Amino acid sequence: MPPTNATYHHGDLRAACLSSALELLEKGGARALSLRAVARRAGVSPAAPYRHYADREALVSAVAAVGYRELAERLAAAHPAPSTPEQLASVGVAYVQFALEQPALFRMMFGEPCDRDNDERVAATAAVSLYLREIVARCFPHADAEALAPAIWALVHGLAFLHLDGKLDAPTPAAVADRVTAAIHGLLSATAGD
Amino acid sequence: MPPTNATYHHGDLRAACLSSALELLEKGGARALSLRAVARRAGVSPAAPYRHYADREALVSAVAAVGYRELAERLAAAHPAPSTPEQLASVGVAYVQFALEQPALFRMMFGEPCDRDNDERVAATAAVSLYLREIVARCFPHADAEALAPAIWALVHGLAFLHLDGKLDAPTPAAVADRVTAAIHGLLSATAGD
DNA sequence: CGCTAATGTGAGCGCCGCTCACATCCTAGT
DNA sequence: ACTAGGATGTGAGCGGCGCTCACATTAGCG
Repeated sequence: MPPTNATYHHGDLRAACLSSALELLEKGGARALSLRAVARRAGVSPAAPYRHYADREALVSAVAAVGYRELAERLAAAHPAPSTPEQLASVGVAYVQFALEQPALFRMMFGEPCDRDNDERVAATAAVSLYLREIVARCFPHADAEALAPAIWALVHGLAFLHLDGKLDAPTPAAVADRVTAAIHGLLSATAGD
Repeated sequence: MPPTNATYHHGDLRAACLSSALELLEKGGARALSLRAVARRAGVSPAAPYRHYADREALVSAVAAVGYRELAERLAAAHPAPSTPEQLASVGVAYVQFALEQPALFRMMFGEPCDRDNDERVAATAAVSLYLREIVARCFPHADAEALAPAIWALVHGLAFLHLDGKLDAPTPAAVADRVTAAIHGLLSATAGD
């Protein structure tokens, strides 16, 4: 752990900003994530974070990257190496659950137009994408993974967002899970018979 | 047209704010949509818009409602009364095209957490939802429209967002359309055989 | 030990959301 | 026709924000 002594220099302000940002985001939504608030929370002057993040968007990208890592962990936790449609569906459910449990983070990962392509962020996105394609290829060796993987991602992603926005009535998390499972199975049985 | 005379009173500031907001949104993205900028563009003092919109979010909701109406028109224009999977797919393509052509507006419609449920906005959402369900029921009389419609919406919605965020490589609009069509057909043939 | 680059400070600019007291105008009721 | 009152726009102002810059402090390296 970096020394949090009360020296002039903070020790590891970069990491402190990142964790403060995550806390602020969870507590108050995207609008509460300001560089000034982060600085305040880290006990540092308003200009200090600019030594570590070029601007607000850079911080947001870093936060999003953390979100991608967390999402990847969640998916892996749902099933380490899915190889059947049922297992793949459980991964899809985990995706939607992640979105519902961390709405602000999920929105930050996808909601804002990523103008400047932060390297870290691009890499994280690519990782998720490849991971998905790999799973699909394993679950449906006879299908065109190149085409099927994006479709499944889109289906799950859309379910996540629509539930997040309250466009789909989801009385309980279990109902959400059922809907996700049903939708995935529907799509999959089609391509499997292809 | 309301008289745009140079009187003390504007005439129809409410509508002027709304159209200014749409212009600002198209030109500079969500971040450029500020009540002050809207007031400036309407040639009015910064506090004037507050007579017509309680706060920024109220304006955003009004903008989103306009977006929903435009989207509904686009879907209807794609096919007035789709009754086959192909026709439904063309509606899905129109949905994604709308998102790609008006990214900022689309994000405004879905991207921000709708805390207070603006009536206008809720109604517009419900309209889209019902419209979709109706179409699905007509295209697939033997399927469970209650379950299928959300799945299709989610699939198309997810494709729209992922393309918007550049998560899916979409070299040309035609490629996007192909992907959307293929994905919808896949999902549909599954439920049709059900 | 001293020099340099890295890091944090304080002040400040312009923009924003929002509020309030006040000015102006429209209109309905007499 | 006249006036009271509600609706609408103004101007000033508060606090917060992103961002920049000159300056202070420090750590680490020769």
